[in-house]
Amino acid sequence: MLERTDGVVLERAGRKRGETRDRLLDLAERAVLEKGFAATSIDELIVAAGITKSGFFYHFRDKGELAKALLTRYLERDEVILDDLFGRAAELHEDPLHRFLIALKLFAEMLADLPGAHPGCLAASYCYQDTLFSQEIRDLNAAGVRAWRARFRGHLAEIAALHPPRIPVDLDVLADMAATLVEGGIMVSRVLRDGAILPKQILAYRDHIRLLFLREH
Amino acid sequence: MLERTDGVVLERAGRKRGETRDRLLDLAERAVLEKGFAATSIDELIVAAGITKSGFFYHFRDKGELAKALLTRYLERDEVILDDLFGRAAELHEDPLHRFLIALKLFAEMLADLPGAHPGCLAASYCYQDTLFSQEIRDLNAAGVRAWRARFRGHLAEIAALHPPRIPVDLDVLADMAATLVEGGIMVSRVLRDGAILPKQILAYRDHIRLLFLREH
DNA sequence: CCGAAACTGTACCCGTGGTACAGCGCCGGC
DNA sequence: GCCGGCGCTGTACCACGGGTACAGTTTCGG
Repeated sequence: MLERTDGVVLERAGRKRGETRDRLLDLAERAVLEKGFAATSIDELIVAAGITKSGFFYHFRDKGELAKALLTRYLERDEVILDDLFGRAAELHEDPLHRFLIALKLFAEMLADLPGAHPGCLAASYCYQDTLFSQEIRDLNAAGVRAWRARFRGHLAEIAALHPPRIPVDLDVLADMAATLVEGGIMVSRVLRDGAILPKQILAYRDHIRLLFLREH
Repeated sequence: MLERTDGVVLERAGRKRGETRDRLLDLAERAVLEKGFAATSIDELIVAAGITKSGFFYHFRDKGELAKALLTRYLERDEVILDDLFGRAAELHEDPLHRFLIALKLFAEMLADLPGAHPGCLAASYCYQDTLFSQEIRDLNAAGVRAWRARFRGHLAEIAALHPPRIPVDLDVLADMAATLVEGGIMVSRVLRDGAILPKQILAYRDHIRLLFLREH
């Protein structure tokens, strides 16, 4: 046990590797989504994490390295979530169109079940402060959006091969429409403080896909 | 002419009234869209405007008042642009559905004709830094998004009355879809540095409207 | 020529990012 | 059982930016 000048007693039972670092990332992610990267001070993070400034700079060379670690972790988790979502949808149906429609429904449900509204998207937050970041980080962000496009385009190509669309359609545009509605939906949800808007927009995208590809009546 | 809080009307003297103030707003808008409000320093604005810090605080009580003036001006201009767009579309066709489709085409053309990509949306930028701003500013932002919803909902209600939709549809969701695709489209365009994405998303929205309401084939 | 609008100049406070570097407790491995 | 390195702490210091305070100056219209 160690007592700081302010009287706070710290436990110092040799912390596990990456434990404090992960706590810093968690705290930073919340703060950045709330008020942006520039307005998130190192000081507030170290107070919340119960460490000193030196401790912060032990884990991250500078604020830019924090930004990079934050985005990398965010994009990795994002991939895992979507893999899981489309994986589960694939177990439920054989046809690519119906798999896609199921995945969109599951996605909308997942977003609707969040307590309160969606906290926001790091990629969008970074996008609106992009001159603050290195080219490397901007490239990382672009790669993330392109991964979304590639994923959705893949599903859409399978669908279009089996179900000719009712009107001519550019599959890249249709793939980007997913990312666009998610990003825009998060923004509109946040501004209006209504968490229901985002899942409804996903379902509107689902309707568009149905109208384009589904042959019925 | 300026009306003071006590009602006295002041006349312009020295430099033309609002000239420097407008220049500060122009510079601030560019900077905020590029790197966010928190990262935009008063210092860079006064250097670019060729005035001193005292000059800045003559025009704005603090940075918050700059933020408010910036957003107010932005939302006002936005209204004018959309009024003009839908006004021109109304001159070209009598049917509300075709007017709407024409307006969306004009909108997409306008966005495609911008040199480079769309510079960004202040409302979205503020949204991702919203704890920095006063409740008043957040309310202003929400009112702006609600104005978009009301405008589009009005057109859609007229359309739905004449052209029953092919599938059941929530007009509020369909109205929000416009704002959502614009905000998301700006974000994706920026991240991928491809100004063509935003207008294509508008046209995808147009396709969705056509599939929903247009009876042909 | 007067008064007010639209500034300038100076001085000062605090918070934040960032640098530099010495030291110290704890744990695993030899 | 001791030793090295990991994961920090402590201290000191710098520049910049937001913000406050307030007196003084220029310019222009009436």
